Amino acid sequence: MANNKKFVEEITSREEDFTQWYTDVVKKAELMSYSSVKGCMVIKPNGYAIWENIQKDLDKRFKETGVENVYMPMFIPESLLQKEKDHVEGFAPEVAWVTHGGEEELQERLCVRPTSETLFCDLYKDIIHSYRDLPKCYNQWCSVVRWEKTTRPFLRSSEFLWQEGHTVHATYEDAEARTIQMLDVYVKFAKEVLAIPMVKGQKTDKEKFAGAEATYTMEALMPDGKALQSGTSHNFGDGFAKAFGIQYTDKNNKLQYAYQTSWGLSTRLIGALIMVHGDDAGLCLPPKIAPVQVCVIPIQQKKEGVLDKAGEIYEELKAAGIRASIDDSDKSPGWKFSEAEMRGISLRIEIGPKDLQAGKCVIVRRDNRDKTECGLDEIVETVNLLMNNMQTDMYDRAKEYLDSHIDSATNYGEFVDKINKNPGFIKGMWCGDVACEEKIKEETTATSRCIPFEQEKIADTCVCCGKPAKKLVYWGKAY
RNA sequence: CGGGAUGUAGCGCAGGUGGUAGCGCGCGUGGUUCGGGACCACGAGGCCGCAGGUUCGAAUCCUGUCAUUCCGACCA
Repeated sequence: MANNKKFVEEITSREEDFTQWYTDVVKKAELMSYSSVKGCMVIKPNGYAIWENIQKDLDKRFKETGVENVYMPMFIPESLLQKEKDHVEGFAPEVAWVTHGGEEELQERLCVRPTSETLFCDLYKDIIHSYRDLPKCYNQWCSVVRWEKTTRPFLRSSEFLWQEGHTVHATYEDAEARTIQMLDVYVKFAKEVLAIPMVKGQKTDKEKFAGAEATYTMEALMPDGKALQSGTSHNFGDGFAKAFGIQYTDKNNKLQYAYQTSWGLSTRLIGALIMVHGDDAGLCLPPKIAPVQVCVIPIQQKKEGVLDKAGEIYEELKAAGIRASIDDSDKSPGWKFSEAEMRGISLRIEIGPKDLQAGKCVIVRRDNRDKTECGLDEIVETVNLLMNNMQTDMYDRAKEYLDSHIDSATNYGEFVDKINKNPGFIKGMWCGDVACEEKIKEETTATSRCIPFEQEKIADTCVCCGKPAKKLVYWGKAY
């Protein structure tokens, strides 16, 4: 980023062609490869390890809020899927169907879950009877299938990995609180671990989840100015409960419908990581999420003592709980540097005969290529310090980018002009009418991303139609 | 699902006026190298996406199909 010199020819520069850059990085960093099934991808070790780190950290955060993990079947009978009207309508066009078991045609076809609301509801109706059974907070880590027309690695694939939390509560207020709570867990996680700043808010009715009463979202901004919906949390009210008959007896011995939420976040976040932090050298990962945090690279490794010392450093790092690797292949140092950078390894330690003599090594940060000389007896603490700095610097840079790409418009002419010229979010007042959303989408391809929690009044009238405005909306082009 | 592009060795590509396949990187072995993708020598690897058709003969021409990719509509 700081250094414009290009070491790797195989990666198209971001400026030249951003989408090509993305594809190149995904391939060169060995995050995934294409499979023989349309729209499905193989997530390779370097990519899957990112997901595992996401899971590990998030799962802990979920459990701290009282969530328990379960596993639901991957098949949903057609009749079950159809119980909630809006929900089916939303998902029907993109579900995959199983029609045969072995040679025999099934009496009722099964859909491969595109999401599991219906299965959870089917379970909850049987296990919830009393207010004492509430709340129920279940989550599952699984894959879901949505038959997408066009696919892109991590951003949109026919099958993808995610987690889906499904909770049941006694009251609307409890459900609402849980919905917001989980969105906050997401945003905090994105900030602290992924170093990605998010804009959070509520989806408009047009953009909300099929079957939800309210959908909350966190939206990240990509370097090409497009928004990426990165995690959503839904308040279902009692809509699903009524469709599925989820009822409990309250303290007054009265039968009540339960209130529900669901919230999900997917491997799409890996796409966000790639785009937000990557550069022309490849992937750049915040230390907290990087599968390999430090790679030890011996220089002139056949020289006396070099490989031994490199090995010692590697062991020392591992012993200190740092995710480390060592590249003792017989490639040239330059090759190893580039390889480590493409794969997003946060720090690399160069150790050669010169260093050995001086009793030091060189530590290089992936994000800005800053070099630090470090005594051989203070490697672990220096590494930890550099990783901490890098983590916060990466967030700060991303935050600065986000902040500087939020513009505002008060009339339609200005809005259209800015949405086309200035990549990013445009703040604009909105009257609340779907017609304005549709017009804007048709004429500019931009959509309402969210109604931010932090409302301001930048004008009295709708940016589209000029009628009295009700809400401030973040608009943008989206992935 | 509409429009464009591309499928030839692991990867990137050439060959396209029909005559049975080539280059670079990578890979294997040996050696010299090593602080930003080093070099030499030898070697292995492809019935040209798949299925039909035209032809004495198809990577090449025709039809279909599948996949990837880009641009739209749909979505995490």
